[in-house]
Amino acid sequence: MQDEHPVPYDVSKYQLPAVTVDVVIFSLINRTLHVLLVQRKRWPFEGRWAIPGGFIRLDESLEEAARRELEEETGVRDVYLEQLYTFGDVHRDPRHRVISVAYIALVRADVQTIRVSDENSDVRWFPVDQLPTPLAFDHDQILAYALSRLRSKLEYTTLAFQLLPELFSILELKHIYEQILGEKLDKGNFYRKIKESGILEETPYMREGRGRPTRLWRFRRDRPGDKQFVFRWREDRRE
Amino acid sequence: MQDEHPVPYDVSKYQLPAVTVDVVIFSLINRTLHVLLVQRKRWPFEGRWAIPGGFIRLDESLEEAARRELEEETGVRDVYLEQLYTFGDVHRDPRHRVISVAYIALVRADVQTIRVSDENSDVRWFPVDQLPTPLAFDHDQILAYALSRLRSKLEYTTLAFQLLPELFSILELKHIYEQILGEKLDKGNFYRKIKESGILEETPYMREGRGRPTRLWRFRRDRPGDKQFVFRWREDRRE
DNA sequence: TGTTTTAGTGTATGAATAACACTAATATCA
DNA sequence: TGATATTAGTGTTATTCATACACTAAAACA
Repeated sequence: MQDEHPVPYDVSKYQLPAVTVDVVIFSLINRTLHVLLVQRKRWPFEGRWAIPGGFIRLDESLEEAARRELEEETGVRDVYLEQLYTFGDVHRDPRHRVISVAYIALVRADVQTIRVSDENSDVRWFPVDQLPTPLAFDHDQILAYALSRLRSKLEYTTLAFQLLPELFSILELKHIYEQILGEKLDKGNFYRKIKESGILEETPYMREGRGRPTRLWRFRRDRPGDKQFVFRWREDRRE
Repeated sequence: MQDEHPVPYDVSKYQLPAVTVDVVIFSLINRTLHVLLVQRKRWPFEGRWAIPGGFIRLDESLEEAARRELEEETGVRDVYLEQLYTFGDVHRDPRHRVISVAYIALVRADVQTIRVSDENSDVRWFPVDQLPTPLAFDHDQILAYALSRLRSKLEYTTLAFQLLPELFSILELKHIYEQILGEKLDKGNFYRKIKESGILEETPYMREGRGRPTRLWRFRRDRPGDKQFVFRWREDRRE
């Protein structure tokens, strides 16, 4: 469209690719980063696990389609959602030409509505380091890219809060960072940075456990306006 | 598609969106960052300038489509090309549903084959700070996003070399950084960082000018293997 | 010859980072 | 009831890094 090309008022005259939206859904379950996959029932890739997704409708935007898919799979609304990349190799689907716009979603761990995994279900959460590879289509590639994006983005964004309940301790937050980044962080340095950043708000609540009770914090939603919605854990090591 | 949805072997039964690939083409012309735009000849947005693009064919991947567009507009092959984002709002094209996969391209300044701008041409280079706004469709938004991506990516990538000839001086390289970032950089610090990074290779060549002759360098293509193809000018200030 | 112009180097200061030792408050167990 | 384990949280220091800016170098030009 757009430019020097003829305008196809009658779209049906042209050969069009199909467009799907696939959503890589992450959550923290039992303190471990998981991803939601669905098992295919028919050819091609029958029996293999795949990233949930579906065709886009003409009356919804890409993001609306992604939210719809997400809600159909998890029953969850109002989550963090971000476009990842568009995959469009000619033969990624053996049936016909399919272009897939991939999204990443982060679902809070405390949300009850998530359907629990059941051994016999065709929809299941998998820990990100125990994936049922190979996945269907080019979904190994999509998932790997989603993980790498998640990691690099975590380093400068408050994205981790999407995975936490309203109230949490600083060490819980640190634990999420460790889960996503896949490495240990220094406790002292983490405390110092997160406090200096001013993105947390202290609450009067404590939680008791085995050792010393811990203070609970909440994410500061009344950001001071100009300040950015960004907490940089450290300078990003990129690919 | 993929999953629980029926498989449309007969694609024509379904209402499908059209998919285009739009390419934001940057180049350095007269030491200033420019972008290539085409002027529309018909409704909608007749007379307005737009980012070049066109429909995707069923037998080419997204990137192949982007390269084809690029070559059609500039006659240039083998350039830096990167997927930017996919724009899919329902009414971004008033005619029918069009999803656009946007790419960024960087074209070297010394490439002769680029057609020169001509006042009467419907294809023209514009300095990025003198754009003929408003552009057609949602192209203002796409272009703004492309610029912001270019800037933030420049800060950790050797992307600037895409805009330079084989041999260049360090101060020329600094000038490109300044053009893209839109700010002045410190000469001494730039020299120090670029040299420490080891991405440049000294050549015996010098170039004479008004003052002291300058040494010419080339980009090091025989990277030491493990080392990354990344030069981080400084830590990235992101949106 | 000395002034202008562009190229390139050196260095002092303060800020950010990383490593790690320390103190604090609770439960548990002998 | 006191010692020990356990989790929470703070302080300190050495080093690396960024910034600003002053300096030297080599040519042309007047």
